[in-house]
Amino acid sequence: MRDILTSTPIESCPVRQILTDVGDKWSILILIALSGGPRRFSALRRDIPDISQKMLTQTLRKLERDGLVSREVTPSTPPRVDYDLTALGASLMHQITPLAGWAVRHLDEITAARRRFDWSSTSG
Amino acid sequence: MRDILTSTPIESCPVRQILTDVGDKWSILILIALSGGPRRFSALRRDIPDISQKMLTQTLRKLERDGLVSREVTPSTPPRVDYDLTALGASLMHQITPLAGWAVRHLDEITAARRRFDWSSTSG
DNA sequence: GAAGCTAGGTATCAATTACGCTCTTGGTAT
DNA sequence: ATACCAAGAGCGTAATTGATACCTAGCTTC
Repeated sequence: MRDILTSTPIESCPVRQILTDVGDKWSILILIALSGGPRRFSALRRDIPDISQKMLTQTLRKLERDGLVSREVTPSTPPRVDYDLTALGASLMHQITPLAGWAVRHLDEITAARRRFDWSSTSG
Repeated sequence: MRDILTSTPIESCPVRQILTDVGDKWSILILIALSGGPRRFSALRRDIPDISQKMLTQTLRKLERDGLVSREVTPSTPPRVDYDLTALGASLMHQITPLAGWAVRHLDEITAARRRFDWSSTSG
């Protein structure tokens, strides 16, 4: 595993690429929403109430560019745009799911560690 | 899976928390480096040549705060600081490893998708 | 005894991204 | 008039990262 560090230039470390890519504020939330099946733009806004219109558009574009999400426009009035996971996106989500399980199981530990750390820096 | 979106406030989605946490520029590189065993500060700098001293310190502090990395100071002269994965950090890396495998297998596809996307926006 | 080395870290400043808010577009239906 | 649906533009702020200089404590060297 560590040979990733020396054998490849830092920039192209594959794990880092996908983690920084999907590690922004909204990407996984969108991918999770789409795991339930194809959704329209406005449905995604309802699924993720805190996201702004701009960030939803922007993040969807990025995921589309990466080939993780497909975008199908129906030029009706009002316009209709359906988003869905591609096969690649679905296969990524199969990797994310166990990670999500780990996160759910261990988030308490991380939170506790943070409290310990913050407490001992303040008063110790 | 999608019930994460509605059942929990956005802020506390566990998957998002760890992905945004570990999704910054340097965290995984450090975690990968430490999977090879405990390392001193200066050894980590050599492992990850592009990282600045500031970012290495800063990221290590964050990982320590999260309970993923341990930090042991030997107050000699010159001082000596050893970093290592905690049990929690090691268990996280067991989840990251399969994701890393996926990344290695599919990065070409993502790169190709990006090229297609960029090409069709330019000339199509 | 002043200068410089070491390993780890801090402080400061600048540049770059990321993100959010608000306004605009364009046909249609209420 | 007003709202809908998807999206783009412009502007401002917050967060992230990088460059540089400085600090600590003992040790060597001139």
